Amino acid sequence: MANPAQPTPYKGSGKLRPEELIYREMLDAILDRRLEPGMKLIEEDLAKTFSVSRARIRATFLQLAHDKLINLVPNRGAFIAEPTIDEAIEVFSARRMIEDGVVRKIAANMTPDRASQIREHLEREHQAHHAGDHRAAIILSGEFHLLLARLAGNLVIEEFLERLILRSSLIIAMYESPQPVDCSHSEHESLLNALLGGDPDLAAAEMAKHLDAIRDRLQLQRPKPAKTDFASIFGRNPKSVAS
Amino acid sequence: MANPAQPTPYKGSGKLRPEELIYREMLDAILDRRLEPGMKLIEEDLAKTFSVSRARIRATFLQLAHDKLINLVPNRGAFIAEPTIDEAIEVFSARRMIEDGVVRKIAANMTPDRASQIREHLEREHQAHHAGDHRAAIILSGEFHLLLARLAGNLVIEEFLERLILRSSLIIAMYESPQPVDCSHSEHESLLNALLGGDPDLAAAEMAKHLDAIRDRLQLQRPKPAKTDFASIFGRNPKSVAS
DNA sequence: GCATGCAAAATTGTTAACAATCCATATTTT
DNA sequence: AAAATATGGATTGTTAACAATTTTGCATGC
Repeated sequence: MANPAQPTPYKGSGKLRPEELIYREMLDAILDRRLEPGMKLIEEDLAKTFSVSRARIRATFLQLAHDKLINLVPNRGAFIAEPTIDEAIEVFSARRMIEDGVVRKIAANMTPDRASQIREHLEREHQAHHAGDHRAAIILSGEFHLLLARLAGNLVIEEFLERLILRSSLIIAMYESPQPVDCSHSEHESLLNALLGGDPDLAAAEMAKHLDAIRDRLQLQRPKPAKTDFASIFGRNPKSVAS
Repeated sequence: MANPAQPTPYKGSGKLRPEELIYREMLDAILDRRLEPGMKLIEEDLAKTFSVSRARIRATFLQLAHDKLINLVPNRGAFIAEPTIDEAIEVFSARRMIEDGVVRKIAANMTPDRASQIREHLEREHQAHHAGDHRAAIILSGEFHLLLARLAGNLVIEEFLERLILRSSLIIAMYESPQPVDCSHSEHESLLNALLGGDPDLAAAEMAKHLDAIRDRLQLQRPKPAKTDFASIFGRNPKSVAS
C-alpha cells in the first residue's frame, strides 16, 4: 500500500485549494480588523461572497474555530473570537514556554546560512517599519517567530507555533494601543545578536523579555459589535444575488 | 468547575454532543488498534454504524485529521494515520521541549494538594499495571502527562499537549514491541520524586529521560492493511441496513 | 501470462430543499 | 406602561438526491 502524499497545509504546494483560500482570506480580514471581534458570520452571506456552497463555509468555520479565531455556538452561529485579557496572557505565557526551547536549539546550532536567513528577514521588517506599513509590520513580526520555529527543525512545534502566532496576531490587533508603538522590530535585532552569540541562556532570556514586552504593550479596551457587509469587506460582488 | 473524577479522561464539557461522542469512539478504536493504521474509513458505512448523517462523519473526520489521527486525501477518502518513524521522533522531541517547561513550573510551585493528586494518579497506574490491563495502562500513562500539563496552569499548553499525547498513544500502539515492557509506570514515580524535591533542573532532566525512554522502547514494524467490518469493530448493529 | 483499455460499481464531493431553532417585533395581559 | 406572550422572519442544522471522481473487474490484445 503506497502512502499517499499529504498535501502541505499552507503555502507549500503551489496550487491552493479553495478551502484553504477562504481560510486565508478570512484570516486576513480578521487580522486587518475588517472583521471585528464579536462580529457574527452568516453562512449564506459568506457562501455568496466567495461563490461556494454553505457546506464549504461550514468546513472552513471548523478550521477557524479549531485555531480559536472564531467561536462556534450551536444553533447560534459563528462569531469572530474575542480573546479575553486572561486568554491573551495565557497565550503569551505558552509562547514563552515553547519559544524558550526554540531559541535554545537555534543558539546551540547556529550556522552562517541560518544567520543570514534571519538577517534577511530582519531587513524586510526594517523596510516595512520605515515605510510605515503597519499591517505588514505585524505580519512580518509574526513571521519572524515562525522562521525561528522552522529553524529549530521540529515540524510539530512549527505547526503549533504557527497557530499560536496567528492567535497572537488577533490578540494584538484587538488590544494594541491606538498609536502603535511597534518597537518590537528592534527587539528582534537584540534577539538575533543573542542567537549569534551562541549562548542558549542569553537567547532564552532575550526571547522571554521580548514576549513579555509584547504582552505589556497591550491595552484593555472592549471592541464594539460591527457592521456586516461582507461583500465590501472582501472587496468583491456577490455572484448570484437577486436584489 | 466540577472535578472530573475518572471516567471522563478527556475533555467532555458536561453534556456530550453526538459529534464529540463519535470522535471519542473512533479515537478509542484507533488506540485499541481495532482500527489499524492505514485502514480506509468509508463515510457511509460509518454513518450507518453510528446512525448519523454522512455530513456529521465528515465533520468528525476534519477534527481527527486536525489532530493527525487520520489522513484526509482529496477525492480518495480518510485513512487511519500511519505515523512514520521520523514523525514519531519529532513528536517525542516536541513533547520534550514542552514538558520541560511544564515540570519546571510544577517543581517550582509544588503544593501538598498537587502532590497528592499526582500520587493518587500513580496509584491507579499501579493497579492497572498489576491487573495486567495493558490498554488501561497506556491510557493512564498518557493521562499522567495530561495531569501534569493541567497542574502547570496554562490552558493553551494543556490543550496542545492533550492532542500531542493522543498522537503519541497512536504511535505507541503502532510501534510498541510485541511483549510490552511497560515499565514507564516506575519512571513516573521517579518523576514524582524529582518534582517533590522542588528542583526544576532535576525534574526537567527526569522528564527528558522518561520521554527518551518511551521513544527508545519503540520498534519499527509495519502494520498490515486491515479488515473493514465497522459494525463488529464498534460492537453494534448498523441500523437501517438491508443486507 | 501480463499489460492495456474500457465499463460498471463504489465512493467522495456538491447542491438544493426541508426541518428545527433562534431572534426581533408586535400584541396582549396585568 | 411594563411584563409576558404570541408571531413572523431569518439563520442554522439535517437530509436526500445528484454529479464528479476513483476504484474495481473484465475483456481484449500482445
